Amino acid sequence: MTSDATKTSVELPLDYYHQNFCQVLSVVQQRYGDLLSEYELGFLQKFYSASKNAQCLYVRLSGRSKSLFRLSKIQYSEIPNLSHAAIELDNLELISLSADLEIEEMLPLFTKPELIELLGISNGSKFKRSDLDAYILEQRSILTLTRLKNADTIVAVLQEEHLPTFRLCFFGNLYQDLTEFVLRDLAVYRFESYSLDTTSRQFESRKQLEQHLRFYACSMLCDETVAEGSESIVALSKALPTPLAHDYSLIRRVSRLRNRLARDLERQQHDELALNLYEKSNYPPSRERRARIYMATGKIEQSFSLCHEILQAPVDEAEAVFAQQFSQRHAKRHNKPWDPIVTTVPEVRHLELEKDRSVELDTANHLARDGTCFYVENSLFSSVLGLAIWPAIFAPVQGAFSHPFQHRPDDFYDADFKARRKDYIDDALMLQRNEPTIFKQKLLKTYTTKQGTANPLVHWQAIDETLLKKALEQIPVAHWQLVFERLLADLRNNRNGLPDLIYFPDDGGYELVEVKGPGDRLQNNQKRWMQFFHSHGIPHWVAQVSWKVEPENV
DNA sequence: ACCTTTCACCCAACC
DNA sequence: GTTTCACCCG
DNA sequence: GGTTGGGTGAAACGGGTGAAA
Ligand SMILES: [Mn+2]
Ligand SMILES: [Mn+2]
Repeated sequence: MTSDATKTSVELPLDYYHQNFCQVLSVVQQRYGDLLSEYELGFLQKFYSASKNAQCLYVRLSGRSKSLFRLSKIQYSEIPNLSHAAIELDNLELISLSADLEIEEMLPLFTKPELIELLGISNGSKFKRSDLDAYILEQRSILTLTRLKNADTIVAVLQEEHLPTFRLCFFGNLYQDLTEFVLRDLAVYRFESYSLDTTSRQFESRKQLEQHLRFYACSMLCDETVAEGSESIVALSKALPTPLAHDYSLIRRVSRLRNRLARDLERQQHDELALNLYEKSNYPPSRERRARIYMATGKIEQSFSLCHEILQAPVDEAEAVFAQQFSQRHAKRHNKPWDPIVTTVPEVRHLELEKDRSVELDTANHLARDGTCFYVENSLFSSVLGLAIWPAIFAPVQGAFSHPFQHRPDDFYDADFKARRKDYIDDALMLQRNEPTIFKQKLLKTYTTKQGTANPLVHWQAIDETLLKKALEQIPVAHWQLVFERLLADLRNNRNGLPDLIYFPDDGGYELVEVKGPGDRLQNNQKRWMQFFHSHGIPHWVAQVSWKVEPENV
């Protein structure tokens, strides 16, 4: 096996997690020191005043999902004198070795056999774990708590509540954590070595920082709140932060959460409450949902006028398509005048295939009899664009890069992403028009040298050199450029919906094929791409697959 | 790139 | 004994 | 039968381990 070589090729230092943790603290202290609360600053003081050994223990424990541990069960080979370190942390009040705990908190720290032994529960092994816990709690015995406490020293990690603040400041989000460091160092993730913008900050005030923290708190409550019913949902919606006017990313996420909550109010038949909430959201599909609710509840005029409003200033193409089609469909029923728009239906070819793997792969296999076929979905055009405009993606634009673990520049989905990198992008596109051969060489070179490096447009696992070469050879430059323009016009919404397959017939040329199995149909984003292909003469069709019936019927 | 994204698949209601 | 799952790890 | 809306689930680093069933 060669795995031995790959395993040992990257060796992390013994204290890797401590280094990473300190790196985060130090960057945050430097960049955001003025926004930290006295408690967070106090935490830094305490942490730094501990010995390295004790710091390591704290980092280890704070990185785990629970906050309570049994001292005897904690073991890290690189931390000697564990109980010594624990006492040191206890003195600093970074952990507590004498926390006042309830039985409920203690029980999960012991295994089933341990509980049976310690509490002397006869035939306890017949219980399911959850029933055993319930049984012990039911007893309400004073002895239980003391027996458990005597069994082991319990470690309660303190001051952990500050860590999300540090993570948020460092990463700009709460879904990334210290494993980013490890995965990068193990070369599981590769990041471009872009230059960090140290002049601008994502958070300019304590207020803004707390708005983001509050948003995460709300969004974590979302699931259980929805289950509780309409009052809780409305209460949560009122607890949402009001983002600053320029904080577009938070505005968007708060709007999305509003949409989510409003959708659940709809499900619970609270149309009025849902409408109120949708009105406070400026992100699709809030207006679509409102138009649907109006129509469904007989407020015909309001529905039509909202559709009109959407068409005056659609937030995105999907919203416009909805307003047009929804109005068109309902205009007939309500005798309203409406200019119909003729939509073209893509060519459909019917195929009857043997079911083997997936409908896409089976179709690709079928087409490969007279050519070459790749299952690319959204990967091909996006990846080629990403390779072509590599320098644009990682250009040192104001506010684009704030930490080394970004899969994309912070402004990637902003409307002015293209404008702010106009020269880079124009250069790349012009090269493709004027010097297509050099363009191809350069692109293939980027493919090789940047292999695996995170780029929001490049799907490394879905492309290979054979595909790239074939595609660059068979797809005309004009077609590439048309697709690139559409992608760049709305990176968020146009990066999906591309056809499943690209087929290169032996006779030359290429065809984009969307595969549909029995019971499947074109999605809206797929229709929009097909409409686009139609109006620009880009070859495309839909493979409508049905399965050959097996001789022995099921 | 997980606070998600994206797609196929499945079911129900409507004409 | 076996499988499954959540968690932790590098 | 053809349309439409809506809901669900999988899969996103890979491997080891202890607890539960
Ligand atoms: Mn597909
Ligand atoms: Mn398909």
